[in-house]
Amino acid sequence: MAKRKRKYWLMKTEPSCFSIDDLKAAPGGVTAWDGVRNYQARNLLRDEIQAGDGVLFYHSGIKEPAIVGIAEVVAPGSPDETAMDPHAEHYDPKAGPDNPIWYKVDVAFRADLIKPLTRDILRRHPDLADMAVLRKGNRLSVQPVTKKQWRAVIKAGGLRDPLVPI
DNA sequence: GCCAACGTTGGC
DNA sequence: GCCAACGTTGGC
Repeated sequence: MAKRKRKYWLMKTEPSCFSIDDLKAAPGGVTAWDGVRNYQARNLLRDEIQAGDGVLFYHSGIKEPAIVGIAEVVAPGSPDETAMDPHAEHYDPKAGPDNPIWYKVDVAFRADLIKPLTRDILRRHPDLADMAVLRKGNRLSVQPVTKKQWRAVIKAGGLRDPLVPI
């Protein structure tokens, strides 16, 4: 079987809900990226995202939204059981063991950016100005990123003490 | 299957 | 706090 090429993603989160510091503080620096309730993002989580893929960690819904760090996918898509829990915030009564509907992946903290990349910085960077996250009205919480964009983010932001080679 | 109404996201 | 953009819902 041919080896799959590593892919790259940007994942959005409101830091008041789950921040990169929360990820860092999680056991092993790993968390389940669950609670996503959008079909387009679900399809990526279920079908496209694989262990080893790179993740740009983006803080939204704050005064200065920015890419703040790097994570790595460590487990591919699996059913998001929070959808089946009536007490969970994103409970979906239509989801069940035979029909999970929603999926999650596991991501692990890798590094903070030395310099968070704000939208202003991204817009002014020749390789980053066309990122999906900058497009008006884009609400997709998981979105693809090109290898060129991935490298440009790391170069422009700089990694603080990466735990493993990126 | 259409489409208006509604709720949510998220930058500004 | 405002509002544009988008996805979902539900009446018809």
